[in-house]
Amino acid sequence: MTDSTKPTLLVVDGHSLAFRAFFALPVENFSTSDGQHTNAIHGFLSMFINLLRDEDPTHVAVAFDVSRESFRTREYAEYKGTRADTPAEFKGQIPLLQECLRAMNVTVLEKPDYEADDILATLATRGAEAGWNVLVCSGDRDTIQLVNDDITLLYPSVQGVSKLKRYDPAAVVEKYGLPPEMYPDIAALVGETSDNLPGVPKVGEKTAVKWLTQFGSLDALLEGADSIKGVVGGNLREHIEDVRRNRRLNRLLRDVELPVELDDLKRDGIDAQALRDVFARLEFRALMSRVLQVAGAPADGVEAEPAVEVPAPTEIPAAELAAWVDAAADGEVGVTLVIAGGLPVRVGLATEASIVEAEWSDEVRDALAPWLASDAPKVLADAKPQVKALRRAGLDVAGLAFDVLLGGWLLRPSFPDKTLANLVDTYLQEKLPEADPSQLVPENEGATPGQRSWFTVRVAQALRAALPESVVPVLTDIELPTLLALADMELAGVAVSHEKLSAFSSELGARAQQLAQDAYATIGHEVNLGSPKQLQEVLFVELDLPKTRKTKTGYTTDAGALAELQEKADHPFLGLLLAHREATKLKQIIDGLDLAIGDDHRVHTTYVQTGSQTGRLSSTDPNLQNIPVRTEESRRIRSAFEVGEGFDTLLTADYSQIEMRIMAHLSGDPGLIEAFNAGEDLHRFVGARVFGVAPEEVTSEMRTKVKAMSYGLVYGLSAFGLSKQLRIEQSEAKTLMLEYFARFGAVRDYLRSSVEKARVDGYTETIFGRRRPFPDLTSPNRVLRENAERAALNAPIQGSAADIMKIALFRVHQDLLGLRSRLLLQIHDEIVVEVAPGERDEVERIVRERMAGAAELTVPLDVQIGLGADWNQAAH
DNA sequence: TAATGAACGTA
DNA sequence: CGTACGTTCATTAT
Repeated sequence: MTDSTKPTLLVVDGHSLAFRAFFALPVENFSTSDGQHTNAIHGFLSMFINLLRDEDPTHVAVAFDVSRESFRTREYAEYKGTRADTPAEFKGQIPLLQECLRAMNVTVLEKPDYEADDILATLATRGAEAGWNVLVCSGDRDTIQLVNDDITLLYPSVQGVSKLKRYDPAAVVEKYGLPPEMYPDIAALVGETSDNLPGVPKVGEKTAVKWLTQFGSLDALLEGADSIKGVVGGNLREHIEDVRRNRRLNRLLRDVELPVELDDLKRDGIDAQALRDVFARLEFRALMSRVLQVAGAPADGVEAEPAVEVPAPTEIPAAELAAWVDAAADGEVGVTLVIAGGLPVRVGLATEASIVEAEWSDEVRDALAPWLASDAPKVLADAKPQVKALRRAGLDVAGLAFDVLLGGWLLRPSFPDKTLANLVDTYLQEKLPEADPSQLVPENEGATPGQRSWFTVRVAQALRAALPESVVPVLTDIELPTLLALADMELAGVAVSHEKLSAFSSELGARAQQLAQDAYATIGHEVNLGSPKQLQEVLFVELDLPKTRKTKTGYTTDAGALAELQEKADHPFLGLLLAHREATKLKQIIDGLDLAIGDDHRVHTTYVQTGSQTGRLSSTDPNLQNIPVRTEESRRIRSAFEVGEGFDTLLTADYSQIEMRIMAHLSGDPGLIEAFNAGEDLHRFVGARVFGVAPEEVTSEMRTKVKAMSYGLVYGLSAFGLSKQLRIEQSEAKTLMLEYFARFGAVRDYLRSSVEKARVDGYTETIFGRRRPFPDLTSPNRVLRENAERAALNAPIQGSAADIMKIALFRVHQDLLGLRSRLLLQIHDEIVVEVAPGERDEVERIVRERMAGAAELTVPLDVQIGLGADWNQAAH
């Protein structure tokens, strides 16, 4: 037992214990909803918490291996060479485990070139020298050599990680028949399969112990090796060098230089907020209370999980509202509106300490108006619809300090935290009271708007603590201002001509019908041309055409495959089918759009600000970001988007080649930078370099090729994909890529290193600090991993472009506030503005300046502007 | 009725 | 075997 008057130092081998947990716990029970495995983390922490509870150490450290390479592998390259690669599912958990430990204020140590056990040995030795009790917890047998009167080893038993066997000197002697310091001698003779250290053949523990006891030491044994008879004696003499090497390698270093002193390892309170956050991400629900029980007083003074009582809201008279928000002026105020018919009907405000609510009225509106328009900080959950309601009520909104939906999305862009209830669950581990939807008159009403505000304020605090420092400005300086612009854009809508649409629709309808009849005639019967299943029957059974690429349910009938079929074995049905598809597709888009035209003759889309993983917006209801443009005919749809009454013209402005410019900036490639600064046609310039000709000698064919190559780069295109797209041989595609990279090598270097960095960090980052996690980059599943690699390649580029456009968008919005002209649409790299009479020049200047000046890159941002009475005309 | 997959529109 | 989205229709599962 440990002497309770002395300090107790606990040092743990994080790697070996987490690894054991990894295999002990079924992974299917320990994964988050977005697929992150957590079994090693959970198992380790569970054991670690028990250890803290049972041993109550005063000082703690956990050590990890940095990689498999160490001074040992340099001495003996085969060291641990037989070990299978560490499973990626395990590796990916280590940084998260370390994050948990740091949140528990536990010192985490690792040192390149050394193994965790060397760190343990060093600390244990120092602890013992200081006269402390030392506990070493490791799953590596080599640590037995550390055991002495002051140092006890806790070794996980085979049954599981949670059971630890104590080894003091007596226990070691009992088990091995020799004192702890001689254990490495046994191991050197026997060898260690798991470390790929072969020992003396036919020599097991028994023989080793017998010899060592007989000779007294390993050195004496090796000197007297000649005296040992029989086969084993010969084996020993033959493998004497192996034994010496084993002994060198299994000796733990006790004097590794470490960045900490013993005193630094003193146990401190935990950072409950940080721990809560990381546990929330890992979806650990039960561990938090166990940690709090053993943690002592938390560092941030938060008491251990009281059952949360939701405070009751107070109904407040309109006359007192101004005073209430004034009193709350120092801190953030949560705001929740109940909206009906697009207008506020009730409002609930909350700080952490106080909740008030009021029915909406003119008095309430007037009381809140100055505060809403002020910089006083406001926190909301899903602010955009609420801002829209306030705008409809004639109010200005400023001082948006946090939107928890946006915050949650920035932290985890892939996670579907789409409601306040989700966020309360994830970040507070509490439940937002919700009305039971199965009851007509629910027993429990669910949270009132004031209570929702109260939860919102608290979620915002949790999120703010969880968001990396560098991500916070993305929220405050990009997303929140963008939100205000989007609210006004959605309110404005865009004028769409029902007449133009319906005329076009009828035309297409008639054509589609005719095409269908013609198609039926070629095969002798009717068939649902919209049914891939029936089409397969026709194409591959009746007509017996060559099989196409497989899908989950059969063979594809997509446009590309049908076009290929036409080349191989043309049948009149194919052309008619393709034409029919085109006509019905256009008609479908037109009819959908027509249906979305409101009483004001305008279409109001909804921009989903959390709708992408890269930082882009998405547009729904209807989606105005995928209105056809490619074919001459399809552009007739764009002609139906018109300038509204009382306005002068539409203005479109788009960034040309913004992604390639970002690529030039991020890679610093001198050739690419020169291409943009030269100001001439990019693809011509690049083509000239790649094909080694003068720019004016670049043929359109060459230009097409390098253009496809350039754009493909941004998506992680392969030689295979490039060959497919350009309809050239794979070998030619490969040559093209090689030539390209020979001239623009920095681009390739950048792409490689950016994926590599993402693998190490676990996430990618845009120029402005927006992050996107990529757990699959370390997946052993090749498909998953390579998909992640391409996405990780693209994310910083697409994301940076999205950031730049957002910055331009809200700045244009702000600059237009004094004018009548207004922003209508954003289509990723393009915006559409409705220009009021007399404001044309001013608006053009603002748009150009704000878009070109949204970011300072090493290459200029080029902005193309067009004007016209409809969207199609404005595009030129 | 809800969920899924194929297909296809955009940047 | 090229990223990021949303919508529609047919089909399948419940």
